[in-house]
Order: sequence, then C-alpha cells, then structure tokens
Amino acid sequence: MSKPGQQVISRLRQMILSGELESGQRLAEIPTAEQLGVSRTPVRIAFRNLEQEGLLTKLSGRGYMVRQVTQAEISGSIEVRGVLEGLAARQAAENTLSRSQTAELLHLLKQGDELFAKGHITEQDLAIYHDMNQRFHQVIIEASLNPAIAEALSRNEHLPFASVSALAFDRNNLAQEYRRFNFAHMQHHAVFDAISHGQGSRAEAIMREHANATHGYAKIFSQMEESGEKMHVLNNVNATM
Amino acid sequence: MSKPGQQVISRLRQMILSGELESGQRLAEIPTAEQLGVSRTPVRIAFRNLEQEGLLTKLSGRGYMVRQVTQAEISGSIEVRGVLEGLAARQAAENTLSRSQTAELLHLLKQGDELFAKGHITEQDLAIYHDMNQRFHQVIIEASLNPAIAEALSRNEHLPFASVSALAFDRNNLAQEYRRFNFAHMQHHAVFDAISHGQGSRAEAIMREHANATHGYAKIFSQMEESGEKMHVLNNVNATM
DNA sequence: TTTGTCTATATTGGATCCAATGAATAAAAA
DNA sequence: TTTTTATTCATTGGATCCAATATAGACAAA
Repeated sequence: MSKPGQQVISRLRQMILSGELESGQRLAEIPTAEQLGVSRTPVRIAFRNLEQEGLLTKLSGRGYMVRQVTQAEISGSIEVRGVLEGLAARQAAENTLSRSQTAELLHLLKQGDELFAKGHITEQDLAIYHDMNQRFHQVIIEASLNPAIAEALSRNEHLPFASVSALAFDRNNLAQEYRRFNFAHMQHHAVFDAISHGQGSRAEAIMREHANATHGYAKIFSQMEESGEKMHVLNNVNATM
Repeated sequence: MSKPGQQVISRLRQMILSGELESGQRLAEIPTAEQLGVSRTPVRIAFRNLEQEGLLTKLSGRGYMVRQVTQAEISGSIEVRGVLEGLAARQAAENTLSRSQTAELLHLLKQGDELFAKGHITEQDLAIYHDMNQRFHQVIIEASLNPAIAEALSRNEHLPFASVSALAFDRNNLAQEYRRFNFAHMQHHAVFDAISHGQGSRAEAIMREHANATHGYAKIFSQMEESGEKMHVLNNVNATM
C-alpha cells in the first residue's frame, strides 16, 4: 500500500481530518499537485475518491472544496453509526464469537479497566483508550460476519467527529472526561456480556445507546468553535483504506 | 450530468447491474476504453469509482473484475438496509412529514392500491410497482432529514438484489408474487400510518421488517442460479449518482 | 453609477506518451 | 521430464499535452 498514488490519497485525507486543510477551503488540482510533488493525474484520482468518501464536495467547474460538516450532520452520522454497530453486535451475538475474538475482547476490556482503576485519567491514557476503543469496535464488526456493515460504515468513518477513529476530549476538564469514558467503557463490558451470552437484542440495544456516548464529542466540538482550541482531537487515520 | 466522463461510469454500472458484464469477469482498461469509444483516462477514473461503490474489485496489478456477490453478502446487505431505513422511518416520524411529502406518500399508496385491487398482477404492473416502491422509500429517507442515511445506503444501493432499485420476481408464478408484493404494500401503509402519527419506534420496527420482504428476492436469485433464467429482474439504475 | 456583454485567463477533462511492474512463456539445465 | 530462470509482452500508473469551459475582470453603454 505504499504506492505513490495511494499515498496522495492518504496524505490528503490526513490533511483534511487533522484540520490542516480548513473546512470549506477550495482545493485546485495544480497547486495541490505541486505541493505534494506529483503530477495532476494522481491528484485528480484522489479528489474523486475523496469526494466519494464524502470528505470533498465538488464545486461546479471550479474544483473541489473541503466538505463543510454541520453539527446536524454529525448527529445524523452518529445515529447511523449506532444502528449499524448495533446490528453488528446483534449478529455477533447470534453467530457466537470465535475463541480468539473472545480472548482479544477480554484483553481489551482489561486494558481499559487498568486505565480507569487509578481513579483519574491523563492525556496519554486517553490515547491508549482511543486505540483500545477503536479495536474493540472493529472486532465486533468483524464478528458480525456481515461485510456490508463495514462498507456502510466506511462513509461515516471518514467524517471527522462522527467516527470511532476520532476521539475528542476537553483537556481542561479531565475529571469530567474520566467519568464520561469510564461510563463508555462500562458499556463495553455490557456489550461483551450480552454478546457472549448470545443475547442479540440486548447487545444491539446497548451498542446503539453506546454510540450516543460520542454525542458528547459533538457538543465539545461546538464549544471549540466558540471558545477556540479549548479541546483536543485524537485521530487515527487508517491509511490502508 | 450528461458529461462524457459521467456517462462512462453510468454505462459501466448499468452493464454490471444488468448482467451484461458477468460476475467475476475481468475488466481491462484498454479493451473497455475501445468498446466505449473513449480514451483510457475516463475509464481509469470510472474503475476506481466503481471499486469504491463496491461493484468492482481490484485484482493485484491486473486490473479489475466484476465483484462476485455471494448469497450471504446479499442477506447481510438486506439486514443493513433494514436498520438504515428503519432509522429513516423513525426520524421521519420524529420530524413529522411536510405537507408535500404526506401528499406524495398518499398518492404512491393509492397508486399501489389500484394495482392490487384487481386481485391479480401482471409484469407491467410490477414495473409500475417497482417505480412506486422506489420512490416511496426515497421520500421517507429524505423525510428523515439525515443525509448520513442516504450516504450509508449508497454502497448497498449499488449491490444487485440488495437494493430497492432492483426488483426480482418469478415470471411463472405471478399468483404467488401477487401475495408477496401485496403484503409488502400493506407494510407501506403501516409505515405511513406510524410515521404520520409520530410513532417512531413502530415505524422503525415495521420498516426494518419490511426489508425482509426483499429476502424473497434473494431466494429467487439462488433458484435462478440452478434452474436458469426462470425469473426476471427489473433494475432502475440511478444515473445521476 | 450600474449593468450587461465580451474577452482573457484560470482550471478542469480527455487523450496520448513514457516508464515501471508483473505475468506468462520459452528455453535451458538438472 | 521437470524445474528454474530469463526474456518478452501485456497492462497499469504517472506525466504532459491539448481542448473545452466557466469565471472573473474590464470596458462600454444606458
């Protein structure tokens, strides 16, 4: 996957998600190509791919712009993620987990427990939690044995703030964030319990509600808009997608 | 949208969904370009777009092939469609429909009623039902005011047999098909009733179950595999997407 | 002063050219 | 006869060239 063309896509995706390219900013082929040190061809292809991913929107005849995401769209995306991951949890429960999946989920749960055992949380802890959380969700989606779920999620996954791959938190209020993420992690336990007991409906309901834990991010996001850079965003971009 | 480049994409999509290009068939850039009377450039772009749509899969270094869709994948897609359209119905109910949306849905319901009033159904009727059905679902998705739903569906929409845009039926058993589609249409009535009374949960449950009416298609699909061309597929390709 | 039209320029889309890469086949050696 | 290696050929990816187009700016007229 280290082909130059793929790298252009990854790089642009990264620049958008990290905010290096501002939302609403216009993007033309030639300057972008020069900036990345390639010709227009791979940039053209990348723009079209990113448009399909929903990160860029086409302006008629004048290239592309970084998609403007409204708070309503973020909320909508989170709802969508909720039902899709809820379905994944249900189907995972109906299929029963493999031995290795059970082991990995248990390991991830334990990893989270250790973070919260201290009674407080640091930024570094949140980075670890972030990776753990992302993997936890991924395992369940895999365990659903329904590839259409991952496909349907792929759009949302690339939307900043709506995906599990983005985690926002308030640097100045880590005590509150401790409670928020601790609660989310308890839901992880509940989901695992439901899945491993074959309780599909229960697993679905918890997972769907669990997505709402992300709604907190959206709130924080809008706060950031006003009071400028009060909070922090971790973003794991999956370069292989 | 009648730009030549867009037409290449639409044409290829059409050829794939109609079966003109067989599932699993390898597709190279040069022959395809010659066949369509364009250069390689628009074809290259089209291939990548269609790959993201899930209609083509990339073979390492040797171009693309028409995606093989297993029956399990179709079932999975239908489940996904169920939860997404279920969510759409719920949110439509929570938002309350606009005047024009209500009018259009009522019109579509009536249109369907007239088809089934005769007590039997013809192939031509099914073509009308197909358009009506597609529009009915589309209006509800719009009424959800959640653009993420349509985005998440877009992948599935392009999968043959899993989308509302494809309708399969058994030509030789129209009496049975009458009962199947009549039942599906009664669900349309129930969904509308729930939405217009603001009953979000009910609307969601009915819509989710309604997706399973499509499962019949999947069964028919596998029958076709065996006994060859016993059934018929209507496919409305949305060329503007 | 404002509006409409025309022209010039910026920019995308398509075609073609060249390089890189991987697969297939043929030839040679074991 | 089989396996391994080398060479050729098919095919994709990137760069550049050319044409089509739309926007912006300038100039003229009302």
